[in-house]
Amino acid sequence: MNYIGLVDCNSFYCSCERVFNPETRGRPVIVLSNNDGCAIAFTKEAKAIGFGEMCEPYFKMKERIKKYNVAVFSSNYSLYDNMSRRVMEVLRDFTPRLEIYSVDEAFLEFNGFDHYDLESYGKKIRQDVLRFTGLPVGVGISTTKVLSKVANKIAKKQNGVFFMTDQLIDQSLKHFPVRDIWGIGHASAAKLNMLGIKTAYDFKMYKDDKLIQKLLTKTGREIQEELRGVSCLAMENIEEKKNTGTSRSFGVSVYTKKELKEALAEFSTVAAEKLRRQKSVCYSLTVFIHTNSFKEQLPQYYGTDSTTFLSGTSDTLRLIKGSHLILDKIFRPGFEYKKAGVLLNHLVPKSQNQLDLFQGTPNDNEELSQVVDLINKRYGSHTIHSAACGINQNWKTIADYRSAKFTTSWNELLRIKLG
DNA sequence: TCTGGGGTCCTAGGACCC
DNA sequence: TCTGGGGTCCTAGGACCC
Repeated sequence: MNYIGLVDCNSFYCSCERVFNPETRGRPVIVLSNNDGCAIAFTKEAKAIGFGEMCEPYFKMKERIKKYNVAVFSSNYSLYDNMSRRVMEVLRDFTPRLEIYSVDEAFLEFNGFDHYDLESYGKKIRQDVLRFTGLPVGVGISTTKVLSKVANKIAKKQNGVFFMTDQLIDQSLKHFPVRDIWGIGHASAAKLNMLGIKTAYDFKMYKDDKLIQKLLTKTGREIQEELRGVSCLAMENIEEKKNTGTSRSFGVSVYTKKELKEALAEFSTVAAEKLRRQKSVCYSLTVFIHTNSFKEQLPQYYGTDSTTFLSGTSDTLRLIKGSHLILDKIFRPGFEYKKAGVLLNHLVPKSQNQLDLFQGTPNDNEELSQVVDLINKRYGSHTIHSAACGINQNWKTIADYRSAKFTTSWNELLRIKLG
């Protein structure tokens, strides 16, 4: 029998903060999105007192936060990325095949593990991750990805581990709302409800496959098969992304082209670094700028355009230049801009880059990029950067409650007072 | 006053080809 | 007046996920 495990960190961002802020243990914790705009992560203590609505604006929560003595943090992605890497390292010891699905969860393949007691195995995984990283996780094990996701959700309501054997599947699915199935969102759940399908078990047993195909497309049919124990979603290696990009809301409203140019230079720089890290090049660059859609009384504008390159590139300076050319086309004066972004599409591994027939050699400043990456890695990001990114960056994202980069910066190590 | 960011996959429909 | 059939590629938009 082939089994698949899903390990998922509990309230990942909050738990990371707790590891280094022990005084927050037992207290409700909330982590805010970029720009301290809204809440994106909650501990169970926070959920228990009524928080937990994804992306609820922070300013609407302030009073209740004070009342309940909630610990609030701005998001600290360098900390979370590093903690994520630690968790995955521990998990690698438990399986020959690991699929890192997101920053806080991974699928583990357990083919040929029949002679193992998988329930105890799951407990051991949980123990080890906690011991080596300080982070609590849930472990769900079953025969397909969708079923292991179900098992994982059930595990979190129990003691953190659930091995959903064949005999337990139907009984579990009968108590599992169809909306909670991985891949069934708001719209699909509504359609299924119309057919009288309320639970995962109803969905599994629903006979008219063609109607499901029509309503939920291939994706929905595959989920249905997976519920029946037929594996449709293979283990994958998703190391290389197919698209990437960087976008941000501004800390303040932005009116001038000059500031937008700075921001786009900064976003291009970050996006190009992501590209080089995964050893890819891009063939297309999209830029967008837009106003604050929540301020309905103000005139709204959404500008976007793209450009393509004859040969793939990951050169920061080329991308900055490209983003500025696009901005020249889409910028309209007189608007209050709140957000902008740079998207890189059509990514290809650098080794497969098609060179420009008329250019001969690639026109990327490759050595320059390499040296800049090395220096920034050693002395901290942004040690060297293009002057186009600006000096003051007044538009910069707000992060008033950011914790230290405890694990990735020598200057910000945890300090412990003795005595 | 204050409302995130980064991804994936699928399908329909247009453009184009012979 | 009468206007085919089969195919590919690309893109926009919807749905979903963490």
